[in-house]
Amino acid sequence: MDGTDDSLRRAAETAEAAPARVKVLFPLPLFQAFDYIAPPGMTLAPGDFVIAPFGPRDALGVVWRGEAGEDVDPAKLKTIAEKLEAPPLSPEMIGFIDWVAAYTMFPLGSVLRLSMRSGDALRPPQGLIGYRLTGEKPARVTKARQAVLDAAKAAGAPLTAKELAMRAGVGEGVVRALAEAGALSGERIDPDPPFGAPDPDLPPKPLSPAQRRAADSLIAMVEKGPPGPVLLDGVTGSGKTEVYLEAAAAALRKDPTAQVLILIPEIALTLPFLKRIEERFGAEPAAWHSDVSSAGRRRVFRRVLDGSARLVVGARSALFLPYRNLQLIVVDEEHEPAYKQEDGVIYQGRDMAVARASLAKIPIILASATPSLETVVNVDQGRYGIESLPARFGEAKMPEVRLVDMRRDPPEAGRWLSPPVVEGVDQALAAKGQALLFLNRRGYAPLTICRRCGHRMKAPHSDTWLVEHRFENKLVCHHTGFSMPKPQACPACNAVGALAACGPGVERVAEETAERWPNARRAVLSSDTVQSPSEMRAILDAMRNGEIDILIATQIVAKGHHFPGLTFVGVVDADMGLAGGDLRAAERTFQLLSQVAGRAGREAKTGRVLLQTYQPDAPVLQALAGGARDEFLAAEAQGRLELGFPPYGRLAAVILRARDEKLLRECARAHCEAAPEAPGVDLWGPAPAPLYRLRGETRIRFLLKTRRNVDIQGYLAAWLSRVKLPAAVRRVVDIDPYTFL
DNA sequence: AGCACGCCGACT
DNA sequence: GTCGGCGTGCTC
Repeated sequence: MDGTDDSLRRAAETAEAAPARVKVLFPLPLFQAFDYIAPPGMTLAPGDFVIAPFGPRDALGVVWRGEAGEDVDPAKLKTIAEKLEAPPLSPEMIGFIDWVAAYTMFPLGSVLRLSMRSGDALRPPQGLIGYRLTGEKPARVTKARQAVLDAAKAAGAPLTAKELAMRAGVGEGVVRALAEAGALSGERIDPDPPFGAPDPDLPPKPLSPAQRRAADSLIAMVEKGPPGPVLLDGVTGSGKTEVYLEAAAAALRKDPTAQVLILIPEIALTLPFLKRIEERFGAEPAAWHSDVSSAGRRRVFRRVLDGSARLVVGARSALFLPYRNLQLIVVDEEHEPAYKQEDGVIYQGRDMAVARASLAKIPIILASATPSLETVVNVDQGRYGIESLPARFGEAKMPEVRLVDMRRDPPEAGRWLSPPVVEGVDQALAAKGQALLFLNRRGYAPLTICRRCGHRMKAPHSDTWLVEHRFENKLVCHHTGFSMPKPQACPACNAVGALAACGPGVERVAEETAERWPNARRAVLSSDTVQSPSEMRAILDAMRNGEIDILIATQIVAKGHHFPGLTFVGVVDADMGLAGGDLRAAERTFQLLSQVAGRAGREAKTGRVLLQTYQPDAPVLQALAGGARDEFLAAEAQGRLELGFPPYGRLAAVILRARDEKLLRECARAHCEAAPEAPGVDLWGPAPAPLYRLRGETRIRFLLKTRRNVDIQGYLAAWLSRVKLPAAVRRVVDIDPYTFL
């Protein structure tokens, strides 16, 4: 053997001896991935799921990209324990998680955790046994046994004893007895059956010419590749869903492994909605929302990861499922504030979806009847495309919207419905139509005040008012969940019987309605008066079927429902939401009222809407009454431009919270002193955060406004790194905050 | 997020 | 004297 061979062999040995290092990220609130040694013979690539020793225990993590550097003491390095069989996270997914962490400034591991909610899903239970026919005839065939044999034959695939017994309508014992007799054989089955493949070539519902045009244009976008996000803009009832389902069909048809995601706010994700999608594609979509059981979540997670779930319909967190080959995203009701996640990792689901589509270079469709100002501005500036569905499908017409000036037409003392609204209800009832009275305020009265000393009833350790709930005779805090029986005497001055209910809540309007229309069939719909989703559905069904004459409701009625007999809507307090310093208050009021107005007259009958207001000159109400959406948005946009607010500038909030108020104040002062001066950056605060005291903690907030071209994350990183944060103070950053009050 | 380590109150 | 409360800090 010559020296060259020897040195080659030595080099090979050295290479073998120098163990490969990889980075592993854990789904824990940690900002970085950790370095590990890959054991000999184990090949690891970014995205692989691994088990690794972490501190005193073993943890599930993901091999992350990036070189394991020299900065970690080699003596500390541990060895990866195991590589799981599951398919890896896609490079696209890893890039998206990195991007979201950088944008939101939350720990990378926390963002990974959004994608690993069903972490145990990677190791499904192994013990599940399914039964199939052996073809052997059992010695005795009873009626029950025959039913099981028939069910097994009909099923084709092996089923668990429980499922088989249920389908045959017998006990599980019959199944086991047949297995013992040799007529059925047991085998291990996967507990997570795959989702049926959606068939894009089933015939869609008939489309109107306007729908056809919009659908063809979206299909062309899906086939050619994306020019950028597209807004699908159509009034309530114009048939947006059918249009974007055609785009989904095109994406599924184009690539046999393509996955499509339809995001929709939780409350709009109803069974009928899922049924519509199932009818279009002949297969149940993978549904992802808070009501899905943990077994259901595991099934969706695994089938999205292995690529077999090709059509996913879900609430905002479905954006973080581990797609193999995501090819189209639809964000329905894109204007909904429900897309903003407010606890844990704070993010705007719609914005993250747009970012993801851009990173992955896939098309995205934003659908809405009342698009957000951000989206409208993006369309105006040419960054987003637009498809419009101007007409309502069929014969239904937009309702007539009028304002009631409460200064000129006030209700009687102690009443909340003005004469024009009372008349509107009377007319609707006389014409055998239905009426909706809308008030976005739960409970009986939003404020309880002592007539003698002026004391306002507040929740303990909190600044929130207690709302009277007369049905339960309780005072309730809607933020902390605190509740107490309504006291007889004022806790401040001990005056008996002096506590007075101020302002209307939905229960108080219900009381007035009962007095005015005692013979009408009435129902109240608010999250307090219905105990379960099924109860809510029962009320909505009764309304739809014309079994209710007057429905008194909060915003839970405002979206996604169709009441063919509804001809009159009275909005009790259209000013709500206009007061206060909330940037989006006017916009939200417009959207909410447009949705409510859209309830009336969706069929051939024309609806009437009356908005009770004390500020009939407010642009938002003027625009609503005139149906002038574009004018309203233009005025709002101008106002935001002048103030440098989004979408013309950037906003971020920094919230500090602690139990120790003094420590918190000191910490806030330290933040103030550490804030660097920079051009185009305004820093406001410290101010009491929304819900200053919550669950025994005090909260302080800074608000940062920068010009659009400023790297707001960069500024925040520089600023916050200069403050030593005491362990007892928690700090979160909220990029693009929505709540200001 | 876990989990250990550490420093102060009421118990066998 | 110890058992155990949860504040603080670390995990390759």
